[in-house]
Amino acid sequence: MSDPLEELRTTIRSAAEALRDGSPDSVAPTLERPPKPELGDYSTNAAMLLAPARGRPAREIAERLRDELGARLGPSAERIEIAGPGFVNIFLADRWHRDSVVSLLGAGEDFGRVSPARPERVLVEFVSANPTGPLTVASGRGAAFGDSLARLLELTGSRIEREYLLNDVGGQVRRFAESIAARMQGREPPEDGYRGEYVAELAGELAGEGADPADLEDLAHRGTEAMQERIEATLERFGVRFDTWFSERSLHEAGKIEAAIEELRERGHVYESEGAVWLRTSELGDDKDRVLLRSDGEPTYFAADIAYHRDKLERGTERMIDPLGADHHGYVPRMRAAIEALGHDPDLYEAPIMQLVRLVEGGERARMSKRKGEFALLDELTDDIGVDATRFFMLQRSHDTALDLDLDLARSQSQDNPVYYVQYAHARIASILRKAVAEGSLEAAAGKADAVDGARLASAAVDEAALTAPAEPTERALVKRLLDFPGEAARAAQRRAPHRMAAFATATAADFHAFYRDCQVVGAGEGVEPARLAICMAAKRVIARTLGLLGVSAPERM
RNA sequence: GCGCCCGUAGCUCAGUUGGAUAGAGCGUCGGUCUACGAAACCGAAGGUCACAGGUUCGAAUCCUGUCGGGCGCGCCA
Repeated sequence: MSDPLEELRTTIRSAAEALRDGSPDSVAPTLERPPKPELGDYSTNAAMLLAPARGRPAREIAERLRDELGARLGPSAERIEIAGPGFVNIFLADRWHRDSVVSLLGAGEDFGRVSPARPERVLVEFVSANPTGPLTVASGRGAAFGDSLARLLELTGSRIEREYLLNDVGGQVRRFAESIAARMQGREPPEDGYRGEYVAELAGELAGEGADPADLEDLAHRGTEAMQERIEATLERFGVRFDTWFSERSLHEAGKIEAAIEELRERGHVYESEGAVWLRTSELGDDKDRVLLRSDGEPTYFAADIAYHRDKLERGTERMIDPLGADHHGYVPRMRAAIEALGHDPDLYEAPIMQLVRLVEGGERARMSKRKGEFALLDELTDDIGVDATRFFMLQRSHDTALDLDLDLARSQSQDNPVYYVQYAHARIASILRKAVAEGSLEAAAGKADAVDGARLASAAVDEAALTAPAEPTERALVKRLLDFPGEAARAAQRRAPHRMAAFATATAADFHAFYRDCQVVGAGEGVEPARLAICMAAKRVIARTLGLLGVSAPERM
């Protein structure tokens, strides 16, 4: 087995099962790290879980569990203790730590990867900002979140599609075209139009191409296309790529909106009132019913969005995740209702709500409104503090917490940005490995110092002297941290919480820095040096992959 | 008024399908470069986990209520 922790978990489970004595309840014991190193390498609450069913004190069960575990673990366990209300604390041998690093390196890119026989097909639709203006910082948060979540789900066994819905028809687009036309004719855009400077620039460009300010349809077409290009370029630079750019207009043109309404009607969820066509969402958990077709016969955005999600399902999507801005959270109940009305389980539609990004500048909060034309652009932010820092910043905090981003701080203290802390650890390891190559204790792939290959190191570390070398406390702590990677990634994916990986990256870097302080690597002596080189290699890989899940680079040098 | 989210160190925030003495970064104070990167490390100070009840061996975490903040409540998207 390539995951030492999974192996340990299995051992605990089987020991607990052996103590069940016919009691019907099976147990799911925890395997966790005790709060203090003196309490052992790992601990389990299995005895406390078994106690109620067995009608015996937890500590008594714990003693029997200790014996069962001891027999199963053999020399891997140094000793096993019972503490507190019935925790069973396991102290693992140095040899177990050494062996674990070898398995980690041997697993390569598969370490942490889950490969189910039949992966769930998940469509992550994110950003989907209207193509009526450049991407704002708020969209950037959605982009960072959606992309990182997609990466996490890919790692943990889902088949992912990234999709961007282009709202290229409707009232906002019409107002956008009107605003361009106004600028082309030297007028101010209408009150409810787009007043940003980019509209004037765009008007100038379109005038240069000979566009006709009276032809609003043409302006809408050219305008949204230009904006889409700009959005794509911004996202590309931000490290986000979509598999599909889905045009809302295509739904209209293919008659899919009528088809969706027709299906809802057949299922008995549609009625007419006041000249409009309504969906009875209030019977499916929404506050009130919603309009599908306005009294003028035009479909609402909601109707188009139902058709869109129906289309996703028809394409074979098994789960839909739509990170939404906080200002759209009221939309979720009606979409769930619509999916249920279409005969599907509403739980396969998830809408993580992205709370606001507030930019703080000069001690004041600047709110962003695309329509007023005063907004902070994602491109501007990445110009200031870089893509890595922007992504790391945005993913450091839970998506459901409002994010205060202090521009002054981000600018003036970009050196102290937490992303550098993690990247520095990676670069430091790379530097150690380069040195090891230079001194001949490590063979580099293809003769390039930066391309040290873990597989070679793994084979070097299988040497018996390296496996039995005693391990320092900080060395053992770092190894255990690295072994947490699969579990952390799985939890982050399951909880839809990429920010957990940012925390994990920081913790791993801190553990590495502590290891570095205590443990000489190059020149540490026979047995110890290859063992520590193996740890460095493993740490480098885990940090790089964790940063990769966040979309942040892992530099060899800084 | 109703709904969703939030309230944890001076500041910004982790930790929430119940676990042991509640953590990190920044800021403050004091230390550490004659070994592989000091963008680092070590130590100190700093907390009624908004408040009040409840559930139990055990609550920041679950339940109820109160207070405070954000967002939403269109035949807009």
